[in-house]
This record gives sequence, C-alpha cells and structure tokens, in this order.
Amino acid sequence: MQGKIEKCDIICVNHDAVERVTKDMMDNEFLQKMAGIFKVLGDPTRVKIVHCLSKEELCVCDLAQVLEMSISAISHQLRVLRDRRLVRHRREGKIVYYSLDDHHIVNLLRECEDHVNHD
Amino acid sequence: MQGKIEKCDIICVNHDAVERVTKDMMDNEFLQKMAGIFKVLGDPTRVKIVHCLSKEELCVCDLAQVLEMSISAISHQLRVLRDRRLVRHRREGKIVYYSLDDHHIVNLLRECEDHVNHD
DNA sequence: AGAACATTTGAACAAATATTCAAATGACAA
DNA sequence: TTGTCATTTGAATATTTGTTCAAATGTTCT
Repeated sequence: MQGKIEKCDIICVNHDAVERVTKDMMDNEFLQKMAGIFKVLGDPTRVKIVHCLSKEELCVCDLAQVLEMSISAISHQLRVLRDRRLVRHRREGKIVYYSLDDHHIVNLLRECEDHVNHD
Repeated sequence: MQGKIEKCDIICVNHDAVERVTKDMMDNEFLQKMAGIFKVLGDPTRVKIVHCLSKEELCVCDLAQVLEMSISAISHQLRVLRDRRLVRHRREGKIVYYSLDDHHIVNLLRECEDHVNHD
C-alpha cells in the first residue's frame, strides 16, 4: 500500500512532527462521521433543501416546485437526509411535510455561508 | 423535467410557502460554492489532511506516513485542496511543505466536530 | 553529465452517486 | 370497490470520484 515510503524514512520524514500529529489524530470512526456530515451537504440539491426547510416546513411538491426538479429526485434526496437524521417527516392525509430534525446543522450552513462571503 | 407537477398545482402545493421560500432562496452560484466547500470536506482523507495541517506544516511524505496511505494518493488529494485554495505549498529543496491557506475552514471543522459530539 | 530522491501527473479501474423512468404504496373520496 | 393523487421505491444509466500504477518533473549531490 505505501509504495516508496521506505526510501523516505531517513531524509524527508520529520519524525517528531509525524509523531506529534499522529498522537493528536482523531480516531477513525469520528473522522468518518465528520466526513459523512460534510458529504451530505456536499450536494447542491441537498443544501437547497436544507436551506428551504430552515425557513419553514414544506411538502415534497413544494420543494419540487421551489427547486424546479422532479418529485422523484427530491424524494430520493429527502430519503438521504432522513437516513442521516437531518430531516423529519410528518404525514397529514396524502401530504407528507418535511422539516429540519437537526437544527444544529443550520450553524454549519451559516458558517459555510460566511466562508463563501469572506472570499 | 418536472413530471407530475401540473397535477399538484391546485391541491397539494402551498403557493404562499413556495413563494416565500423561493424569494429567500440564495442564488444558484452561491449555493454551488457552498456545496463545493462541503464536498471538499466530504472525504475522510481530506478531512484528515486538513486536520493535520491545522496542527502544523507538513510535507507530503509526513502526511503519507501519518495517514498510512500512498504518497500518490496524498498528492492527488492535496491537489484538490490546492485547487480549492484550502491549502498552500512551499518548496524547500526537494521537499514540498503544505500548510492551511484558509484558516477560516478550521471553524467549519470545529463546528462539525461539535455536531458529531452533540449526537 | 548522471544518479538519487520527493513530488506530481495521467491513464485506468472500481466504487459511489444523482437523476430518470416506471411501477408500487398509502390515503382519501365517490 | 374503483379512481385519483402524493409520495416512495427499485432498476437503469450516466457521471463523478478515490486510489493505484507507471512514467514524468524538478531538485540536489557527486
């Protein structure tokens, strides 16, 4: 897996730095979760959905209309968001209303927003 | 593109809500940028790299050693991070040192960290 | 010049993913 | 029940993406 690392050992690698950073490394499971959260938001459609739902509760049709996309596409993405517990759903007759389950996520959006603005 | 939306118009769609949310919608370019940032961080390898570099400057070999991955794989990911301006590089002889270009990103990491912890 | 080494790059491949289409639920009304 | 509508789901497809391998840079030393 690590092809030419042996030749690197003596000259190039800063062992102290490697040891320091390795010691402070978060464990793999934690990092996987972090990357997971970023990945969910790493799609324009899903960011839009989350942004919309941060304003108010909406049904699938509403979202499809706002995003100008097919209902099926929206529903698929809502399922992803639901699996990750970002979004909650509530049935009222035939209509299913979606809202943010995890309002903490909005902070991430805002932070990212600031970042883009500060560019 | 929007298959069954016509039938939805009268009964299911809440026109007021749609109009409100549509009005408050960020423009597409902005959302694309936001999703772009999240996408870059939506990979375990890259989160690890950014996390390492938030501690101290490191060369490619160091990173490969810390992450236990091939130098080529690391280099490819560093290029992605470089293209997105998250990371800066500095050459010293044969060795190329990488460091965070955009320290603002660390806030995003921290916010995400909090989120995972608060689970 | 040549050798040795750190890094980059491009092609290739496998795995993940977003959207579309068609069919299946689930709810309500006639 | 039958029909209609909102939503979900599964299969299929096209695209994106992470890693590997081999070859190419760029640097230093002799």
